[in-house]
Formats: sequence, C-alpha cells, structure tokens
Amino acid sequence: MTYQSDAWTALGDPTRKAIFELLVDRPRPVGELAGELPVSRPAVSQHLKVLKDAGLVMDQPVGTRRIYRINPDGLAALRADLERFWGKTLAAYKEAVEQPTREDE
Amino acid sequence: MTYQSDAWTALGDPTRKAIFELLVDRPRPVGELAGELPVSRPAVSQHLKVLKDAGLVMDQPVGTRRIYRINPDGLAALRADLERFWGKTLAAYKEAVEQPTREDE
DNA sequence: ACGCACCGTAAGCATAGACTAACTCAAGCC
DNA sequence: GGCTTGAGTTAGTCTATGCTTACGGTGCGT
Repeated sequence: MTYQSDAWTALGDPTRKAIFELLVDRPRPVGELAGELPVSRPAVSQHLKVLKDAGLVMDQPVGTRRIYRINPDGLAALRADLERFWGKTLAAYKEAVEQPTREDE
Repeated sequence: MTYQSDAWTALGDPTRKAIFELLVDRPRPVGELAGELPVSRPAVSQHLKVLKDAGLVMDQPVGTRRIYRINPDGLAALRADLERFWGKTLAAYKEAVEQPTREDE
C-alpha cells in the first residue's frame, strides 16, 4: 500500500510486463516463469522483486518454491489511474467543444 | 490498429508519464510542457515523439506551435488491457478456490 | 525581407538498469 | 548426513536511452 506510484515504471520493462501477463493467467513458481522467457532465472527473480515492491505481485512459499501471483490491489490501483485519466480527458474534450472561439478540426 | 504494444513502455518513463498527465488536464504546446518540467524543451520533443509513436498523444499545428493532446484511442487500448488483466486475474482466483484440495500431481 | 518565436532533429555523452555467472541458503528426499 | 531442487543475492559488464547543446526549418509579424 502506501505510495507505489512506480507501478507504471515496473510494467514499463517488456520482460516484467511479460512476467505480469504470465501471472495474470495463473500463479506460477519462479522456475516456470523463467522457462517461458528468454532470460535466466536470477533475472526473473530480480524482476519479481521490482514487481513486488511496486505492489503488483505477491508471493507465497510452498515447499522449496515460491508461488507468485497477481496482487489485486496493485492492479486495481492501475485501473483507478486509468479511469481518472479517462475522465479528465473526456472533460477536457467537452470543455474544448464548449469553447468554439477558435476554428479547429 | 497496428501494434502499439509499447504504450506501456512509453508510460514507463517518469518524465513521459508526467507529460501524459499534464496533457490529461488539457492540451498544451511543447513549450508549456517544458516549462512545467525539469527537462529541456528538446527532451520534451523527444518524449512526445515516443508517446505519439505509441498512439498515446496526437498533435495539431496551430500557427508556429504544435498543440499536443491525449489520443483517446491509445488510452482506451490501455484500459482494455487492464480490463483483460482484471478479468483473467479474477478467473484465476475463482479457479483456485474451486480446486481447494489438490492432493498431489 | 528581416527577425523572432516555436519546434524538431542530430550528435554526443553519461547514467540507469537489464542481464549473466557464481555463490549461498533453505527445503525435501534418498 | 549428503544430494538435489528451487530460489534470492552479489558483483560486474554492457547496452539502451534520457538529457543537453547546437543546428535547421517554418510560420508570423513588422
């Protein structure tokens, strides 16, 4: 919680976004993630750390492996951001239409 | 709609996200954007090029300046991505709940 | 025509960060 | 107790890229 505004930065990396999309389908251990990607397992671990710090994923130790899954709160925060952008953008458009003082379009 | 899957990469940079959020409020020329940010005007131009290539902003020349604004299509594509993530995540959770006792494999 | 304001592009640099290799640690199994 | 498997950490390298400076181009006003 708190202030992980860097969720966007975290998903900005293509590999991390790929990891995130894999976890969207279903939770997976680290090794399985690495098997689906063209990078080494330590690289996946580092990316998972970033995603976790950004509040986007959670992990749970199961025996000798760690199962990673999507953190719904982080995903919800992203959705909230986009909804805000969407609303503001529409408002700006409406305002532009209601001020026909310039000729455009 | 081509293949602007790099919209996430584009918004991954903090400066570009700041530019995007400024444009969410209202369309602005390049110089005004640069005035609100701690980077030079050419840097803003380069960021705007990336955002435009990602389909996130549009520009329109007005006299000697270019007015940049949010491209609703790009924003909508991002929203669609997140809705898909959200749906899949919920489905994965539901599936996990409906398979409570997984004896072994 | 001249100058100015606004903007995009090129070149060059410097820092961030993504990646691998090697190591350490923990858990389960023989 | 050893061996194996799975994973996080560290050190170090190297590429991508964000930034600035300098330049070229365009539109508008005088």
